[in-house]
Amino acid sequence: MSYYKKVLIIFSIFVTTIIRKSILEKDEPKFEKIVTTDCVIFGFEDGVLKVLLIERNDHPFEGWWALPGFFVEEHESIDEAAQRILHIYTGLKDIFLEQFYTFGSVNRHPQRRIITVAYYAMIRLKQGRALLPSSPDVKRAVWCPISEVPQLGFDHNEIFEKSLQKIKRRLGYQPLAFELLPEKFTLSQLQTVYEAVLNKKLDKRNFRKKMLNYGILKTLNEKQKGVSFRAAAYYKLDRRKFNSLFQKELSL
Amino acid sequence: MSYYKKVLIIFSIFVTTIIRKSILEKDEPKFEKIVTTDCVIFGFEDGVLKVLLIERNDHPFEGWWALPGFFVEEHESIDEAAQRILHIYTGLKDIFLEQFYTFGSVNRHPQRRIITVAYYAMIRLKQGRALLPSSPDVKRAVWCPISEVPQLGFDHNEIFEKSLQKIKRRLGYQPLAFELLPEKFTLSQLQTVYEAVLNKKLDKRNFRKKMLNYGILKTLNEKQKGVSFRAAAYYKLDRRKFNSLFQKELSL
DNA sequence: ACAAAAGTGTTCTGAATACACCCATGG
DNA sequence: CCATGGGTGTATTCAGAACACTTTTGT
Repeated sequence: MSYYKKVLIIFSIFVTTIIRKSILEKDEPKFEKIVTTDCVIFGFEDGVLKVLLIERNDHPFEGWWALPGFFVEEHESIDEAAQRILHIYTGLKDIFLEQFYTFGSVNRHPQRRIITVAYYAMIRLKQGRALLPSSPDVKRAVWCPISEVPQLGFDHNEIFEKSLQKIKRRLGYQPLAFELLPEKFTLSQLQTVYEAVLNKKLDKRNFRKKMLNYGILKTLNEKQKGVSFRAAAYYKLDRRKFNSLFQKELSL
Repeated sequence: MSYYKKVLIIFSIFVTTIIRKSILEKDEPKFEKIVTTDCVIFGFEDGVLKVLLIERNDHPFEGWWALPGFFVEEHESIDEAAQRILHIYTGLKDIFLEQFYTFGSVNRHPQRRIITVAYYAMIRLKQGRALLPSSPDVKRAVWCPISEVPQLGFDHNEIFEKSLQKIKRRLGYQPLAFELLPEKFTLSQLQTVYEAVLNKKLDKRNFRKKMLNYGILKTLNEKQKGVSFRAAAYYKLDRRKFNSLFQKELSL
């Protein structure tokens, strides 16, 4: 048998394998790199509601600000992917996180068709905790006051606006502001959160009346210290009562 | 040059092309067949709220009942895909349609990873309009009373339940029941829709007071005919006033 | 006349709003 | 003693809930 003939036979086998594989791959679409989740992560600091933004270090939109997001991997649910993103950027786990909308315009991503499932999250900001981007795609991450959000990459401004609308409405029928505060907090702090989210002043007496009437706050025998005015009482959330009142609705 | 050598050279070119193509394809994920939309289509008939179900004619879940749904194509937005599904099954266009949740558990589809963006829709049922499945995947389509929904394929029972919760809540702050009724309707019909969605009896006087107070109904100088009891007045929705009152909220 | 649904008002309660002054603390 | 935010009560308004009888129409 000639040398070329042998090579040809081996080659044929190789080619057949490749063709078979390419046909199989056509029949079996790959999930990877089609769906992302983007997270609008809210935090509360210095009396201002802030959102976590990242500066992109990769195409497309290199150098632009954007919401943190990654591809959903094949082995994880979308919720898990969102929790993963939160962990990467904040180091926190088991965070308050809710899916609120899926964005799927044809041209929302400049390179190819990608749809994104958007979540909002609320976390307790620890003073001094640095936000270190644990991803090479990212130059840095910052907490940006919601009134100062710049132009963002992709359709992320639209996503951010929609998340704001959603939490505003949500706050109307369900007190979820506790997620932004430390374990113990004063009623004034709570009110400041509400005012930051709703973007309007509230009446102190009415606010306190309403909150205390829910019956979901426990008064602590502890007061502020070191303030140059009357010390405020600390409260904490009574999770049991909160759940029995509102948990059913969380799924709605 | 030998025959085998010539063939080998041609073969080499062929192989190189295939390999290059397969590498390119790896770099460029295909959007197709990864994302579906499922629609919970509500209709109102004989005083009962109904949902459109299809009997599947294809694997997986052949012979099972399910919600109508298809893959999102690369060239269309998710909203457009949902409108397309509605058109296929009902022959209607520009329908009231809202995205409400995206379901993405890893194993929700038995064969491979598929996520689905779920919508609910409300349509006016025309008496006698046949629902002809325009798709070979489907044996038949029926309007099923929401209290008699059987076990469905995939996670469609979960999707259906969530859609019900959503429209119940929505009805609380926004009258969207008109979408289910004909152009002109009586207040009793409207009340029946509310009772069907909320699954509870409402007080007639309070209901009428509330609806008329919205100021979004126009009284018509026309009454029911051929009924063996006092004829009811017909009303129609004042779209202009409805929009100015509620349209802003639709996007929330 | 009767069956069947249309149409109509008042009362009560609870929640949201508006509004102004004294209290406690640190400097 | 003063600056600063903490803490408190009452009156009003509005929406939602409860509740029963008369009217109209076809048979």
